[in-house]
Amino acid sequence: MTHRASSESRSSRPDPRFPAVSTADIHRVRETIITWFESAARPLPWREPGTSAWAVLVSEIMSQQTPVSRVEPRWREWIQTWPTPEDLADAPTAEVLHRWDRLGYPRRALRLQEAARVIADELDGRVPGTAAELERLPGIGSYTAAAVASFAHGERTTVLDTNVRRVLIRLFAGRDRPSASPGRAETRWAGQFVPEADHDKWNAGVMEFGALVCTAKSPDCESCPLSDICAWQRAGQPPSAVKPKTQKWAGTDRQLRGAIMDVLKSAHEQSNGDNAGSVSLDLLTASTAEVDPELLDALPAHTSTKLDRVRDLSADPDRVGRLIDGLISDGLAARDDDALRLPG
DNA sequence: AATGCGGGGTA
DNA sequence: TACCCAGCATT
Repeated sequence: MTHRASSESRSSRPDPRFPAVSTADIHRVRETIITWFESAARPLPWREPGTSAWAVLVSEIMSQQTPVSRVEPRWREWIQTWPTPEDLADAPTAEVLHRWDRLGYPRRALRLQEAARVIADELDGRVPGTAAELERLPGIGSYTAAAVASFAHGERTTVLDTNVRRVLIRLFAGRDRPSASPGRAETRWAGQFVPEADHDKWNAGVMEFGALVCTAKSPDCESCPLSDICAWQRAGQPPSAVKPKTQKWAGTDRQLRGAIMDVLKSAHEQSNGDNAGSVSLDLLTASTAEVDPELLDALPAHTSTKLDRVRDLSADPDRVGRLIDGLISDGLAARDDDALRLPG
């Protein structure tokens, strides 16, 4: 039998990364954030009373790694088009990807439809009510599960997104930035701030505070109602020692994948009943000189422009072909004889 | 723990 | 150009 360490190891071994916080400071921060939130929150549509759990879930998926300002119009269109999990479950995947538009990470749209199908087919159309159950759905991780459970179902969870982590780390650890990803210790530490009542106001409020005041790049410390207890402020706002690895874009596979998807979405947009909205693989992969002019002429001008973009990005048919295989493998595209289209 | 995955806004 | 944005899944 394994009695690991001593019996008090769970609760309070000091962890230098997450210092102890006094009860007074915990209450002060709770009240300050919730009061600030009630007067300064952005009027986001999914926060309005009566928003369904499904609509909240859609907003959270769309907001993963995507600024809220870009999410709002897409969210409105999605909720209008597919108000329930059943509606999205029944939709053609091509339509789902097309309406995802340019939000980025289109695999999120695929996972969301998969989740909708699980909810519709196995859960009687009900969005799971606890974070633990939500986390079993595709595309839903610890953040999204906690957020939906707190905002839509009233479960007292600890919501830890990049904003919350930054706010708490600055206030009480005196560091500029949190680590790359939150661990158990950090989640437990952050959990002490979540009040029993108004947990949703705390969770949404501290997130909003990080988005509007305690921002990553140029925090508005002048107007911060917590600057008097902020450890990072007290230490002189020291920058992080290590700079984050920033991803390249120009010239990468990601850019080219996006350009190929753009061609498929354009073809889908132009398509109608007797037109599948597909694009010849030769047009995508053959070098310019070998392209059949008739195929090119048959293409709508809009799609042809997108195709030019792909060629500008890569003149290497093998590379384009490899990325196409990847898209098909990921479920973002489908082979249609010798053509490619959005998946049905 | 590291990597891949989109796309656009901002300084 | 570099950084950032309500992360997740895979290795």
